[in-house]
Amino acid sequence: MNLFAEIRTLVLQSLADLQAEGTLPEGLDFANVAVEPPRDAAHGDMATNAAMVLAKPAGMKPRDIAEALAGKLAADPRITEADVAGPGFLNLRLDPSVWHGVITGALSRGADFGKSDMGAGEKVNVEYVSANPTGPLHVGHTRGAVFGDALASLLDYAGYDVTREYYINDGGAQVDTLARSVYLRYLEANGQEVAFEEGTYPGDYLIPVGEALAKVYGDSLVGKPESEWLEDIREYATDAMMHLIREDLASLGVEMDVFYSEKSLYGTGQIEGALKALESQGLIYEGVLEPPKGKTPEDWEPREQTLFRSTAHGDDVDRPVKKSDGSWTYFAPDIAYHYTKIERGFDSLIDVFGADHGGYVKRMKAAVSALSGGTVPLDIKLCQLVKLYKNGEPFKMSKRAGTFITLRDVVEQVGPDVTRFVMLTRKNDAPLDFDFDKVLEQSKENPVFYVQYAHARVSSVLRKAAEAGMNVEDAALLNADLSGLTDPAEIAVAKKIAEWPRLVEIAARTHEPHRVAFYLYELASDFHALWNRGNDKPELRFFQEGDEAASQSKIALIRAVAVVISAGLGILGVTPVEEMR
RNA sequence: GCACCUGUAGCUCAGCUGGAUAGAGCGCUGCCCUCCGAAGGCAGAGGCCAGAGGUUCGAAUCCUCUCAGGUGCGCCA
Repeated sequence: MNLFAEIRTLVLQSLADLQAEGTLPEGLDFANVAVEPPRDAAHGDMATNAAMVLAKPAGMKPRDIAEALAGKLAADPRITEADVAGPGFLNLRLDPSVWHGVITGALSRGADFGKSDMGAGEKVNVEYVSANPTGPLHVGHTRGAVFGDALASLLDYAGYDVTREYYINDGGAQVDTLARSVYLRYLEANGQEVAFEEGTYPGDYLIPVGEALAKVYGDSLVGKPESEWLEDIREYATDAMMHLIREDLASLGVEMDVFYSEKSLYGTGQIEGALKALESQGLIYEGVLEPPKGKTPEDWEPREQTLFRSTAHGDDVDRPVKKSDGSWTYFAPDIAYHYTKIERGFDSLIDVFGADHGGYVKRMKAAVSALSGGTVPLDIKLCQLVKLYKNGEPFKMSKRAGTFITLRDVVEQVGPDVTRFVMLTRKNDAPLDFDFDKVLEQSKENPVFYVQYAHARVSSVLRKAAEAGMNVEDAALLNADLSGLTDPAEIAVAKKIAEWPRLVEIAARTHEPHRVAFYLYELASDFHALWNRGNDKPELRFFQEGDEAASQSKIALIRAVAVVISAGLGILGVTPVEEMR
C-alpha cells in the first residue's frame, strides 16, 4: 500500500516498454530510479529522476528520455500530468481519485495501513538496555530503553521477525561488589553499624534487599567469611536487582522477549567454543600490545596476553580476551554471547549502547563479522546523553545529595507516554535536552502535546457528529463519496497520509524511529492547518450541519489522520488520547 | 597521538540509500475566533549548511584534509 512504490513500478514498466520499442537500449540498471515526493508542492505530486539517472548509460539526453517516459506515463489513468522540468526531472500530477484511494486504504486497513513486508520475516535481534544488575535504571538507560523498544516495534511493523533482548551482565566483578554491598545492608538489618567504603554501592535501594536476607538467613551469616556467603548473596541480590529493573521497564511499557544471562555462558564451554571458532580462523594469538600513543597509562607494562585479531575485520588494534591471570576479559563472554545470537539463527543483529560505549563498536562488529563469516550484519546504535533541566535550569544529578534521577522518577513525574515521545524527538546520536516542565507544557512547542491534540480534535469531531446522529464507524465512512474532497488543504492532508507507508520503510531501513515522531508532527501540522481553514471557509469544516454526504467524506479524511497517528504512536509506544485534559 | 560521534536561521533541531529555490519550533514583526477545542492557524524577516579541495548532469548529504565540541583508547563491565 505504498503509493510511491506503486508509481515507481509504473515508471519501471514504462521504461521496459520503451526498451521493447527500441526507444531505450537494453541492459540498463534501474536500481537508482527513484519516485519521491517533490520538495516543492508546486512541482506536482511526485517526481522521478529516471531520465537523469539513465541518460549516461543510455547515451541519450535526459530530456529526450523524460519526454518519451512522460508520453507513456500519461496513458495511465492515475496520472493527469507528466511534465519535464529542470535538468530532466519528470514531475507527475495524480488524479484526485488516487488520494481518495489513500483515505479508503487507511480506513479499511486501520492500524495495518503502513505495514510493510520489507522485512520479509527476516529474524532480527534487538539488544537494548542491558544495564548492569546492580541497581535501578537511571535516565541514561531510559533513552536506550525507549529507543530500542521503538526500533523493535518499527521493525516489527516493517515485516521483520523481531526479538527484544536484554543481556544481563551478571558474570563480572560488579555483581561481587553488589553482593558485598548487600551483605553490609544485611549486617545493618541485624543491628550492626556499617560503613560503605570505596568500591561498594551505598544506594538506599539495597536496604530492603538486606532486610529480606535477614529474614531468610536470620543472623547466621553474620561474622562469617566472605567465601561462605558471597555466592548465595550474589545470586539473591542479582535476582532482586533484575526484579527491580523489570519493574522499571514495565513502568515504561517495555517488555523484553529474552533476558540472556552472561553467567549462563560460564562453565558450559560456550566461551571456549566461541574463541575456538575464532582460533580456527587464525584470529587468536598470544602477543603484546603497543601502549596507546599520546596518553600512556602510568602503570603501563608490556605483557603477553591472549588476543583477538580484530584488526583483520576492521578494528584499529587487536583486543585482549584473557587477562594476565588467565581469566576472561569482559570481551570474551560478549563474543560468546553474540555467537549465540548467530547460532540462534538471527539474520541480523542490532545493539543499542550508550554513547560512552562507542569504543566497543569496532571490536564487536569485528567479532560478529568473523564468527558469522560476514553473513550476519551487526548495527550498533549509540544513544547520546540526556541532559536534564527543570524550568530551563540544568538539573544536576548527584548520588550523594540524593538528587540522582532514576527512570522511575521520570516516569512518575511525567508519565510513560510523554517520556517515550520526548526521548524520540532527537536522533539517537544527538544529545537530548529533557526539561521536566517543558515536556508537560500544552503548546505547539511541545510535540507530544501537538500530536495528541490533533488526535483529540478528530475524536472531538467524531463525538459531535455521532451526537448529531451520524454513523461514524469506519465501515460506514468507507462508503462515503470522497469526490467532493478537492480543496488543496484537504488534498495536502491526504498526500501526507500517503507518505506514511513510505516513511515506515525509510525509518526501518535506517533504524531511526525518531523519523516516525517527526512525521507525526508534520501530519498533525497539516491537520491543524486544515482545521483552521474552516474559520475562513465554513465549507471546509468537517461536520457539515444538514449535509451528511459532505460530512461523511470530510470525516473519513480526518478519521484516516487519526488512524495513522494512532499507528505511529503505537510504534513509539505512546497511547493516543481521545481528549485533552 | 588514534578512533567514533557532532557542527545547518539569534536559540533548539529535522533534512528521504546524492535531486530542483535548504525546512520546522522558539524568539521577532503583522494578521485570523458570531464559527467543529485559538491548547490552534496565516503571512513576513532571518542561511557562506564550520572551512578548503575532490567525485558528477547535480553535494548539507559521498571522499580527502583542516578547524571546533563531545565520547572513548591493555588485567572496569
